[in-house]
Amino acid sequence: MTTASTPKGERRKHALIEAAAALLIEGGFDAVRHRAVAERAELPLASTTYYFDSIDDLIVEALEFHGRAELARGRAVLEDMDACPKEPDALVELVLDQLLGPRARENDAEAILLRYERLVATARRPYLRPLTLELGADLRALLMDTFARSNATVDEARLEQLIALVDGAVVNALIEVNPDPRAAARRMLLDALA
Amino acid sequence: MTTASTPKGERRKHALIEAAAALLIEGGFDAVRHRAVAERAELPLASTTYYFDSIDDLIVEALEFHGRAELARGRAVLEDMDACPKEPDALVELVLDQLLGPRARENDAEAILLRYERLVATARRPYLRPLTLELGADLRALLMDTFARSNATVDEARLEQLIALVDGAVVNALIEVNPDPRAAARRMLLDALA
Amino acid sequence: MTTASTPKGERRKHALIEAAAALLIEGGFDAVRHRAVAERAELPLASTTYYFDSIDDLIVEALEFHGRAELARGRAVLEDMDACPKEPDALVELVLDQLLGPRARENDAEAILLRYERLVATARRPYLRPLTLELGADLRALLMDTFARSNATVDEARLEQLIALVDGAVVNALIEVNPDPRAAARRMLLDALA
Amino acid sequence: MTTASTPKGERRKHALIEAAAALLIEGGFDAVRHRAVAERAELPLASTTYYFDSIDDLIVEALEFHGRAELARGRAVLEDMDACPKEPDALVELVLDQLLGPRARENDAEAILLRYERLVATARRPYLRPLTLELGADLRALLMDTFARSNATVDEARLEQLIALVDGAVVNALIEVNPDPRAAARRMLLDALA
DNA sequence: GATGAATGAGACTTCATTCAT
DNA sequence: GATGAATGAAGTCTCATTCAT
Repeated sequence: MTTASTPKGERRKHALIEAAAALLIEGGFDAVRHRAVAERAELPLASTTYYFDSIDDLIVEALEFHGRAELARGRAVLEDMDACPKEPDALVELVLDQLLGPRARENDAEAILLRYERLVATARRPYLRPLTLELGADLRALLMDTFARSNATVDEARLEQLIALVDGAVVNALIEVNPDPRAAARRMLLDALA
Repeated sequence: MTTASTPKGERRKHALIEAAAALLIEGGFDAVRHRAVAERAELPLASTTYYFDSIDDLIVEALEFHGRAELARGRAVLEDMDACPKEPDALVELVLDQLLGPRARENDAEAILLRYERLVATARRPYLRPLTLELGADLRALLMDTFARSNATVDEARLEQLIALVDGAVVNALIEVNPDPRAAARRMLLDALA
Repeated sequence: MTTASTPKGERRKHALIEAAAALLIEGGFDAVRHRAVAERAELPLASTTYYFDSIDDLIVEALEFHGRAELARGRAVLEDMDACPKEPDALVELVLDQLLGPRARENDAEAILLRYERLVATARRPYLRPLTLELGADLRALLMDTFARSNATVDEARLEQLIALVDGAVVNALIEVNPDPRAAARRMLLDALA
Repeated sequence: MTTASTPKGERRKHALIEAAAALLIEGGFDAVRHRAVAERAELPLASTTYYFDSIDDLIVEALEFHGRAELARGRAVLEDMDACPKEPDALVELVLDQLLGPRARENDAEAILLRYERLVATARRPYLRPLTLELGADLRALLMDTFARSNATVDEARLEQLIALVDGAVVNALIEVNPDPRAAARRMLLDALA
């Protein structure tokens, strides 16, 4: 293992992960290069190969960091509520927060994109599968919890349907000139939950 | 000019496009390199820059070739039918043929993947947008035709919903160990059309 | 010989030469490429190798065309005059017209540059020597004529001195941000002829 | 960082600069290629891009190295003298040493050429301007010093005149079959200083 | 005579990774 | 433990020139 165990090592490794995640959001997988990550983290170039076995390893960790952070944000939105919304409109916004990230509220297509790039990339990169499956499971658990608290009757099949609706809407919205994937997904969900 | 005009030139250019499309299917965007395309087409390396202004130009043409071929195959399936299916089961298979390609019948995840890679890639590569929008419009027209012939009442909003359902199901199925995206999409469609 | 002898051939060859000369002025030696010349002349790419043995051959002919045209312009200025200037100021302008080209009057550094690029390039390219020597001799003859008509006593050595003064001034002026080589040369000449 | 900081790194970087300078002298700007420089320095090809941001950057550094070395040689000639020459003949040789380099004594046109190639090249390559202006200023300072020590009364305008005389003579001498630019410049200077 | 087609050679540059210190 | 230095492999692209038609 080349993994650091000192507090300082942990801190630097994390700085690299955050830098990689930022690059991932801004430029996709192709933007994650040793040099770019090191420069963004203001750390030496070689630190990127010192703390990570390969560039793919770094990408995986950055994706995990980003994915868990999004999940945490989604969960936080839920926990911060006094009572769970019972009317469709508010429930839909909550579910969108959890599926696309609360940051997607201000129509930030970039913030949404990475989830779909990860999903599609996993098809060709088996080493992404464990992470993508786990994040998917966690997301589903969160959504189930959300629906339960909102007194909405949603079983697993229904959940998959709602997720498919959102993901399909987003993937098709992403190609527009001024994409508003959240609006597209909202329409689908409102219709389905009506 | 870098465009071929003689029959032989056309043939060579097309050989390069086919080679690039094959690489696209097998290895995604990253697999399309001048060298790889030329070797696969058994043509000189420089022919790739002679017939195409840039590697991105070649990718676009390969994507267009693949997309139109898929569309043609989907349309062919429709035209080859004596009568359009009226029962949901058969109609669903037909729609899946058109959305995922008839080749996807034998659970060939690779053949399905490229459509989603193209969709997601378009978000970061504006030069793909015209093609992706056009292929999307053609696909929608084909599906509308199909539903009409099957006496199914499907307006535009409903069509978008069905497409989202399929695309979302596929994108989420693609990450499994033994992915069967067509089965996942089938389930969604059957449920929705029931 | 691949030289054309038909009128049409002559015309096309000349169009290529003019195109090459224009590129030479605009971008220097490096700007003269087969493709660039052909496109500028609106002629087929292969016509550049058909009418010229090599790119260097084309450059030589373009330089000759440009050099002779400049000389002709310089001579024309002289011939167009009713009487030759006797006062230094006007004489200097006339000499500058002949050494730098009348077009250099409006401080067009680009129009002046090519003469010096040719001079310096000749040091490394022996095939340019005959042309450069010949153009130099013609220029000197023209200047001698000019001084004679102006009743200025200028022998060969004195002429070389005046030419050196101008060329040296220009070469050193060319590197400024807003070069005004003609002004620099004018100063030198006025001083020397005073 | 692409800049070397260790002694060994400095040494390698310098070896590349020297190799590039040698190529510059032997073959001009066009001779400076990554491959040629690396081979001449007996270093790996990639070292040329490791130590320099671009080939132009390498050219600039090589020109600077060469220009400063010439200046240093010119200054050394001055400092090595017991007393500064008072008679024109010796003074002219000294000035020629400083303008053309002492190596130009043995009629080595190649050693002189680069200064004029740099001057003329600067007209089309703005990134050379800072260097060319600086070397020009240093050269003028050195010449002023030289004239002062020789008790010759030379103000700025007069200095420019003498420089122009030399540079113009050289540029016109360079095109001869057996060029002797130093002799041509000498004649001009002797005449002017007489 | 003309030219569209074609290509070998080589240019510049990027990058993941290795390794000595 | 850390990292500056280094490089082999490979990428994209340009271009003068050849040649079959």
